[in-house]
Amino acid sequence: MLNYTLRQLEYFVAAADRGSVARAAERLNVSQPSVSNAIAKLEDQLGVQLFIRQHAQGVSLTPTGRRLHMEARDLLRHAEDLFDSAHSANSAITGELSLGCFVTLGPLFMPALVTLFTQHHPAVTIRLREAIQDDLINGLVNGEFDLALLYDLNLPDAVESKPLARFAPYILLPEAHRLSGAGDISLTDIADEPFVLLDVPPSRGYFLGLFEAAGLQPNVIFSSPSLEMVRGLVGQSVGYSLLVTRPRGDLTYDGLRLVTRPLSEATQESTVCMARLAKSRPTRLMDAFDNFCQTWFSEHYGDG
Amino acid sequence: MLNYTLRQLEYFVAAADRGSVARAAERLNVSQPSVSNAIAKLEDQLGVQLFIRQHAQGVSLTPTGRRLHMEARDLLRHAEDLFDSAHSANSAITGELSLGCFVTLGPLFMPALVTLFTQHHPAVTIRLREAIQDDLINGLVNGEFDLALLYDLNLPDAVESKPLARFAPYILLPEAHRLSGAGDISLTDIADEPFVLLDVPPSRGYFLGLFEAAGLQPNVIFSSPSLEMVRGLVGQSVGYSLLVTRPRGDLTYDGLRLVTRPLSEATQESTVCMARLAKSRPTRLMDAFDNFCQTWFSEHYGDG
DNA sequence: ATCCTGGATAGTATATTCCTATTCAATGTA
DNA sequence: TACATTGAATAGGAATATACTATCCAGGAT
Repeated sequence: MLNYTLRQLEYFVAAADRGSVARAAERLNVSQPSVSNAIAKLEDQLGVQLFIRQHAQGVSLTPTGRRLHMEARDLLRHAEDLFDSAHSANSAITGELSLGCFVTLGPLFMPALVTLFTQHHPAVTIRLREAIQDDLINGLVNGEFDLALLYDLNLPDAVESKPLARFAPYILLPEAHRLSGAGDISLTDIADEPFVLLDVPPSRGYFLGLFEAAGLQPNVIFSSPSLEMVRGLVGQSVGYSLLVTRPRGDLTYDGLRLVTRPLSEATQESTVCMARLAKSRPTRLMDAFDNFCQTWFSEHYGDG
Repeated sequence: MLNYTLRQLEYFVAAADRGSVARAAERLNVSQPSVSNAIAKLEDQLGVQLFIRQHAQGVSLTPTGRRLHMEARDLLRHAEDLFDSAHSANSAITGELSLGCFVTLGPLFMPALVTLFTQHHPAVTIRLREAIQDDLINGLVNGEFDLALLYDLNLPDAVESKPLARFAPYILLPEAHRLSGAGDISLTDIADEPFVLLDVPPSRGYFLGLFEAAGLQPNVIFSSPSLEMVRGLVGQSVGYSLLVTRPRGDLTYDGLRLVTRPLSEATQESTVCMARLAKSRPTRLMDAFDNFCQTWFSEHYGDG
């Protein structure tokens, strides 16, 4: 248990720098006895003599004091660094941002967001991890993530979220599918066909809920937690799929062409949002990224 | 002006290490509210949130807190290093000893003293500087030296000295001098001959004082602040000299042989002593060197 | 001798830190 | 659903540390 204080060190260094207790006190805007006292205590607690008191002409360092003077200056610098680093986490847009992201949203949005943001704020490093909803929420709650990009589904009260964009679900078909030329497609039209389910919470429940709401039972022939696996299977005409996340390209990894069609049913849209721990105080960096995402999404997905 | 304390940092780190305020308190032998309070203040003063309070299961770090945890541990280690370094200046025989030494005494005693002492205490480094009496005293007073080896002449009250050995003055003659075969020599026998004076304070005054006490006036033909210069001149038969410091060899630098003869007058002996600043508190290293010199001198020059 | 400079000390008010006791929110369990 | 348990936060009060003003004291300067 350390028994001396940074304050004592500050006063000691100030006095050593100026060779005078009174001058140090003046500089520090405290009274002369305060400095005198602090130094006396420090000498006592460290068990060494730091100064030789030269009556009427200030103080001069003992050899031991001279060595300690250097070390104390170092330590104070170190302490200020820590303070700055803590403080700048809150006052400047620098430092590290720990970000979580729902798996399917990751490759679609994060490359652009991260690249643009760090272009505006080069002093920022972003640590990104993809995870499923539950892990994202846990990550927020236990402090693994500062922020998380996820769907506004089943969020507990502990996390607070701001919507960024809304996305309507759509039907994904192989190019050769009989309905690939249709305008929009009703769930009833297709419910009997083999369905490839994107099986990752909370999406799974959301998709199945859409069928349920229409009084239908999907014919799940395959399920995978990987979006690209689902697209690949649809490309191979294993079945159709129902998705929200919409990659720009229409090719699967193995080069087959896909077609998307809107649902004719008026369905509940999915909301992508930025979440953070409700009770935690956001850093300025967090706010900055939050705002940045807000504008980026409104520019690119302004009307849902 | 730093507004957080090492104590706060200690409590914070302890709590972060254990993921629990209560456990930290237990470990630190303080009450739980003390730790809680310290952390709350630290968060306030640094302006960041360090912990997420997980009700009924301790606390977990925010990403910012995690970064600060590392830095705080570093800083505490640094602070302990400083404490150790200060403390060990007083509790272990390590560190640096700043030593002053009267010019003529240097080559005679210091090589052996320094070598032997650092053999016993390998962790010690000795910084040695030779100077004349006034500079030694100033050096002690203004903190340049921890200790000084010098003659017990004209010492102000500010420095405290312990005698190490007494040396009687002697006459130095060239080998070919008419009195080189004599048993002892009176100042009266030789006062008219040319005298080579070792001209360095306080020796100068001491030597001249010896003549004065005998009611004699020396015939100073040459004076030099260098002992070897004086010996060389005497070797060349420029004159005789009166000295206290007694090198072992009887050859000058240029290879001429010298002879020493005791004074027949009962004279005041010169005392070599170890001096330090009276009001300063000695470190253990200083004490150790002091004692070491005490025994070394009593072994080698036990009877004066 | 006398004044001036500059650190130490005395006495006191205020802030901080600590303690114990209690409260409060969340968890896990009958 | 109630109830004990866990673990942090808060309240209130005692002890400690830190700050201040006023004064003292030793050593240089005049």
